[in-house]
Amino acid sequence: MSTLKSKILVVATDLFQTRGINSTGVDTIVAVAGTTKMTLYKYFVSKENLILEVLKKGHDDFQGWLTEQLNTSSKKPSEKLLKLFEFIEEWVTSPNFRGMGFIKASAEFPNEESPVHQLSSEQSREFRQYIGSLASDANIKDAEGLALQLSLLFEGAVQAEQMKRGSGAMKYAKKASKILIEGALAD
Amino acid sequence: MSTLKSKILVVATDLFQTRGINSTGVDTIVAVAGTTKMTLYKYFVSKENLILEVLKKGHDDFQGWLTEQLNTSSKKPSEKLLKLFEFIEEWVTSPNFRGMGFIKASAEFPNEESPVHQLSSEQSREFRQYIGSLASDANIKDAEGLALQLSLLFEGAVQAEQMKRGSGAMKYAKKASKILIEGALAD
DNA sequence: GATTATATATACAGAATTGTCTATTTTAGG
DNA sequence: CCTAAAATAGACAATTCTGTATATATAATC
Repeated sequence: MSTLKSKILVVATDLFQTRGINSTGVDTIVAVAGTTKMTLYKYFVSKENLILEVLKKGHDDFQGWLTEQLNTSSKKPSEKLLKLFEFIEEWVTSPNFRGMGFIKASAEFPNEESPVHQLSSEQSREFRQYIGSLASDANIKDAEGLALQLSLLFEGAVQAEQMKRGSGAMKYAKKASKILIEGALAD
Repeated sequence: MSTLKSKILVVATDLFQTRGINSTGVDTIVAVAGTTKMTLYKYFVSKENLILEVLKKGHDDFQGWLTEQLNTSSKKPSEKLLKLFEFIEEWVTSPNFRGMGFIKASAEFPNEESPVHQLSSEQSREFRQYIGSLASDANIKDAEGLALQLSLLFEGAVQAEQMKRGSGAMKYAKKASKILIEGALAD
């Protein structure tokens, strides 16, 4: 991938998160990225296309990072599950955390027919499915139910942290996840 | 309050939720409300002012409704707490549910200095405090902690339902809340 | 060094945005 | 009925938005 394209993606990701997607014009993006609109429209056919690529990259980066952390941390499925929120906390409390792309995007594009909304919705589902596979590997009976509960905690905590940095929400989300996971393991 | 002002508030609430705040122009609002811009700007000094009033009304309506439901349903604090998510589910799954104002608003106005963001943040805090007072009345030791956990579940479930109607998230949020509340009561 | 792809600079069309101004019409109250 | 307030109609300024066109400059490649 061209370094300019990559630069535009990085800058757009940051601006979308800190100023909002609809409030960020392509003029601002190219100015901060140190390039021009002609170049942006060479790599992205439209602003919507740029938004979609930003979302994809953000999600892939996060999923890739999380999967690797969990895989290297433990082999035992139930332990992976219990460590899930440890890593999520690390991610959320890191200084360069700016929020979860698909959560904000779905709020800015509420129309279910919008491609941006659809991608957000799909990413949310993918994340839940990943947790579900962890729960399934740990032989939890209602793996999908637990996955949904944990993803609610996750999305709620991210939402809380987006609303107020340093809210400490993750600490309690972690505790809650432990209670829910241990309960499900005992079933 | 003038019926026209009220009508504008109702229409704006709906449009903001279904199309997004920044994507909804005042022209659209007045057209749907069947009035004119002059009238809108007579009652609201600016679009931002309208957004703030929409948020206030939405929050007051919800809080008022929830408080009344809980007060008439039960006198015992611990039972109130346990019924909390029953009513929230009722609210979320009602056909005219369009999402929680402050959740979407905080996503569209991520800048912490924005008045809209600040109001959203405050409303989120108020809601959590209300749950905290219920937990406190039920003699729960770490009432604030439980309140935070329950509000995470709440915000996560609303987020999930905003992303995909009929997700069934509330059903599992309710189960999770029961586990967390009973655990906290036993402490 | 000449050629070719890549990026820049800049202007601009066309639409949409918020907010205002003036003039007219409708509605209510005495 | 007549007056005063409330609402409408519609144009319009000023800005901002996405996306494009054209011409110039910078790199890299043969």
